[in-house]
Amino acid sequence: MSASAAPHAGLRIGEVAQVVGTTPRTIRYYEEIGLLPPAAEREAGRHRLYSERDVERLRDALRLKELLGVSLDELKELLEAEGARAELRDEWSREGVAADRRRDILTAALGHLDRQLELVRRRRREIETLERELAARRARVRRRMQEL
Amino acid sequence: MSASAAPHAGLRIGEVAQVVGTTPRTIRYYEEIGLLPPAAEREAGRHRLYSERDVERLRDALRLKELLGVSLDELKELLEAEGARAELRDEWSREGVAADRRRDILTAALGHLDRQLELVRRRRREIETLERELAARRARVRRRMQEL
DNA sequence: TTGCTCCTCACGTCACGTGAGGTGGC
DNA sequence: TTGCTCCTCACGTCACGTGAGGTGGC
Repeated sequence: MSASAAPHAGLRIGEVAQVVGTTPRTIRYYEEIGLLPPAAEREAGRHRLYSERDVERLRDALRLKELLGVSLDELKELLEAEGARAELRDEWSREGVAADRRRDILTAALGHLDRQLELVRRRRREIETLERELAARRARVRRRMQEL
Repeated sequence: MSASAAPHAGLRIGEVAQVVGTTPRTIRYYEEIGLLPPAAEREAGRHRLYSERDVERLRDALRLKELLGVSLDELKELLEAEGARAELRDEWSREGVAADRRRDILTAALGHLDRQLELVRRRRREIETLERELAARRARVRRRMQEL
């Protein structure tokens, strides 16, 4: 009888690609250009293995890229800020961090989130404008149908 | 003294590119692959000239492409439906169109608008979800700052 | 006539897609 | 051992960017 799901060694690239909705080629390409860290150590030619955290990071990255329509260079910058934020989070959770240092960490995190939020909000407003225009045209067509 | 702005012959490709926020190369490329109609007649080597209507169509096309993140093939399909709708509008405004024909025209227009609206709404919801997640993270960071 | 923008090739680039040929792990 | 997925080149493609060299209209 199998033990209750041993903490599995890691996901293979094909599985990762499927769950995040992309292709292995894309994941390898992102690693190649340094957008993603090189998935764990491995000897040349061996399979890449990914953790659940890797999957989450990739999913977030792809979502930002798709929804904001940024280039991989721009995406890289966004992710690097994200990485810096993760490091700060690690430092945060350690013991003996002075209060003013903690304030600095939070301030940096806030700045980063604000920048991302601004990009996202701008996009949302653009989409909303388009949606309103289409809805208005739809309403005009419907009105004409009533008038028949 | 110059007359009050004679109905100018047309806009050149550089002007068009600037007002819609793209490049001449992109406009020529779209014409080359048949995404846009070949801007008015002209002998080979002569300047392309665009009307205000051309500008509007291009602006709409670029906005759909950017905000929906579709490929040029997908965009082409959306625009062809748009073109069919324009033809129907022309037929609509002519005299002596039977009432049931008019109803068909409006029904087709409605279907086209509904398809576009569905794409746009899905995108808006995705963006809104991302925005809420980011806003929630921001709120947590702010709360921690208060607690210091 | 002088600038400026335009023109048409045509090669370069970004972000992958797609085999080719071969090795690795349930 | 048999499949399957994985691996690394490496060339192809999509959507343009970027000169090169030349012509056209205020």
